Amino acid sequence: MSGKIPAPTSKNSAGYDFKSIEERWKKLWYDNNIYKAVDFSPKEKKYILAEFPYPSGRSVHVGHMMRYTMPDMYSRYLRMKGYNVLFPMGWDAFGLPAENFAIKTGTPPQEKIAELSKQYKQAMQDIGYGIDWDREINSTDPDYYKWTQWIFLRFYEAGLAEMREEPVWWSDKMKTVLAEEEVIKDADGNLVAERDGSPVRRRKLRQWVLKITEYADKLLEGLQEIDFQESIKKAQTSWIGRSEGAVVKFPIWTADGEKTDLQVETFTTRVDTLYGVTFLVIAPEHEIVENLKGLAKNTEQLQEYIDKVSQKTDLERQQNKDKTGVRLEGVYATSPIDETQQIPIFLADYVIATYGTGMVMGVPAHDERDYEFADKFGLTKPIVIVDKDGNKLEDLEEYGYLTNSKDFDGMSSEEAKEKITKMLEASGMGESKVTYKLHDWLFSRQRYWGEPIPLIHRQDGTVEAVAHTDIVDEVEKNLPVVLPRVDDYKPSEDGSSPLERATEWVQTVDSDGNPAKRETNTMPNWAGSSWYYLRYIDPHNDKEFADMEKMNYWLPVDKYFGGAEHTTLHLLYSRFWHKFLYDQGLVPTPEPYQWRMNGGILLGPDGVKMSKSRGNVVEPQKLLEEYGADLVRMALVFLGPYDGVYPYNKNSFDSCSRTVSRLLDLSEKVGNIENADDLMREKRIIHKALRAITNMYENMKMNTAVSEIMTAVRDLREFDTIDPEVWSILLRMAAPIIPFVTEELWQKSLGYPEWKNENSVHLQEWPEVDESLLQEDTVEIPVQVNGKIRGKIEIPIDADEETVEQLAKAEANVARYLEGNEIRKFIYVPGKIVTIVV
RNA sequence: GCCGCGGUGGUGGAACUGGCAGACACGUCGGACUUAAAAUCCGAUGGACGCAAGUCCGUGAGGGUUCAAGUCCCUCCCGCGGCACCA
Repeated sequence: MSGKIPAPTSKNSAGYDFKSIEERWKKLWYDNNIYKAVDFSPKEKKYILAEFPYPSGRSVHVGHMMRYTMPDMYSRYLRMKGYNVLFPMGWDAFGLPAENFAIKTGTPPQEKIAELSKQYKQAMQDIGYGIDWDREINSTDPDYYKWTQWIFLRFYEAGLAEMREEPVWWSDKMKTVLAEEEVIKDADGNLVAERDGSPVRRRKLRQWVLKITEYADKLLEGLQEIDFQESIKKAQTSWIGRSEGAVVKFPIWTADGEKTDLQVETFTTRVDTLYGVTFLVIAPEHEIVENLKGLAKNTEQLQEYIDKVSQKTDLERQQNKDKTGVRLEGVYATSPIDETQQIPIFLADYVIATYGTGMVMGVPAHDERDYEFADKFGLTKPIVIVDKDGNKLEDLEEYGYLTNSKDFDGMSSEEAKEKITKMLEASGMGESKVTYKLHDWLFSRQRYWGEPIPLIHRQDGTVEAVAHTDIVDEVEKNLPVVLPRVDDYKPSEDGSSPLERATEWVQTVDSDGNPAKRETNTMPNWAGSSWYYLRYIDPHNDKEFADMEKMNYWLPVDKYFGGAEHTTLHLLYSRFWHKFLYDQGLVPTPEPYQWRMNGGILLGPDGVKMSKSRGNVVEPQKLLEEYGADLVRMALVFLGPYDGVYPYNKNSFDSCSRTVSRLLDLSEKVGNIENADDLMREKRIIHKALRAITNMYENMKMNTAVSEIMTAVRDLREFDTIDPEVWSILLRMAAPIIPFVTEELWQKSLGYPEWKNENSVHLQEWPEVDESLLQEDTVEIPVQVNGKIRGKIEIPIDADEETVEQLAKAEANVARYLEGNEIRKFIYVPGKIVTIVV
């Protein structure tokens, strides 16, 4: 070969022409839609869902492949297992990348998305995903977002969508508002937008919110019914942040001893510590401060503090947790249970305006923060909770028994909570209450590329829906509210939407025929993805978002795969939408997803997160070019478990190449075996592998499934002839992982007949394990003496304990350790192990 | 600080309900084929001692339960993810 230039070839490292093989079968599979999901099939259904991608960039990246390949293999397995499988795909295409591209180039996002989604679909077909493309959806298609808008109107009609003027997170770079969940802390601790890392600040704007807080309890309770990873349940639970407590009101008095109408309304989870209150704290941003600061004698000083706090960045506030505050001089409060007791009031920024009531009762002896504050301001710290012997508690926030609490002395914290709350309720000075950390969902964006919010602003300042969702004619006529084409996609400096400039579109008429203006804000990126799994069920329905009978058949989603970053965003939002729709009688199940697993991350070859700037990005297109789809699929899942975080490693490709190449060698040897012994051994090999691999597919452990294939192929190599039935099992069990090569070999074994769907290896029945072949007559088990393995014995599989004991004692090395000792205990775990204690 | 997940050979990772730790690979070493190399094939490969049979040690550290612990319990260390002055 020296000196010769090799002829151009599309052979890969496994030595076969993958391109022609892949082209041939790909075309037949998708032209004939062999992966069709059949509505109402008598077969049992399985709905396998992987989060639909946002088509940005040129094509799928390796992260997508990590996310979709395993679920594809799993659904292929289920299909062969005899299930009616729905494994759909679509495009979550509203949002910033297409819009930014539009701003830069003037290309309408509609066109860009059409182009990109085509490329993505092509790439997914190239990789060989078993998707029913008749159910492809696109969240930016008006036929799709018509129903996103329709559902929004349901929320609106139910009073769960509301317009509010409120301080919101704003990104100057993106010129849009962001939901609480979309703001994160970067490496330096600065608050930034999750999407692009741009800095954010608070700004007051008129915004639409969806009242997800009204579903807080339902979202929490629902978690108990579904199989999500524990980490996901915990994350959602702490995000919702439910805490039970009580509101306690403290009347406010002026310096002259006059009682005002104002009250410091605190929220506490420790109402049992009420007798330990020595001060009250109000968040400086709280609106009541406007009314209060005038009453105090130190108005100026208070204002100074308020100003200082408002200038503090959130970063400073988080980093510097030293307690600061100012007392409202002259003003004081009294205890709701004892008006003779005067309590000072402070403004302090350790209290958060947006949580609870924005005011707290300071109980320095039993709350760490209050303790620090009291320390700083020289306040007393009366102990009101002690242990049952009346001693001081080690942990100051622990529960115990009351002391210094008048009638309640000696009562347990739990009991006192109840009794004190009752007493407060009786006097109208308090009540039990539940609060949440969860905020309502900020649902409007000042951007072009999103679903228009289907509302109209009337001349009188009121708002109306473009259609009543229960009147079919209105819905038909008025939905969707289609995004108008505009010339300029740039957001406006003043925080209004670019749609504001589409004046013709904005002008409309209300239901009375009077001129009105359309709402120009659009929905956030999360809207379309909050219900897309419903649309896959009935993607072409133009009368409803999905047919109830079909939903009844397919729901809930059996397995849902996606990214960990969606735990408190998409996964919570869509559960909220679903629960709302359920309450409206529009979907048949209380939860959308029965089971969820978050995917891991593939790091660069250097073990660091892939990034363009680091130059450690693995390009799937290049991998496909070099190795072909089968090897890429196999090698990627062989790297490690689905939810793991590990580096890309070329080794995996080398070993998978070798295995596929050996598989091809085996295919040359298929024929009838004369030697009955060999046949039996082959059968044993394949059924043992089959049993293992079935279990691994079942548990979605594709990395070990690959190793089973490797082992089976290796073990079969020693035979000159491979039995056709053994071969058939091998191909079928490898088919979900390497669909192209196995199809090629399967069709070859059939003599390449004319294509028929039912001849595809992917629609064959999953082979049954023949357990009788795997029954061994004897088994080798270890013998322990005092916990250490001292020998191994061969025993008949059904040997009784006595026989085993004889054999064990007879083993030479074991005997050495038994010599001169009395056997105190003999344990035989059948078929597993023998333990002797001396 | 709180919550969750994890820590296993030189490396990626296996190990179902406690029952032979290190499957399957990569790498390394040795061998076969070759003029040579690549590819391919065969063998060895946790550490220590030993010619060997075998012995001792070994799943982040320390304790415990058990005939038996990577797996269960307690304390601690480290890494990753989430939350964080949330009353």
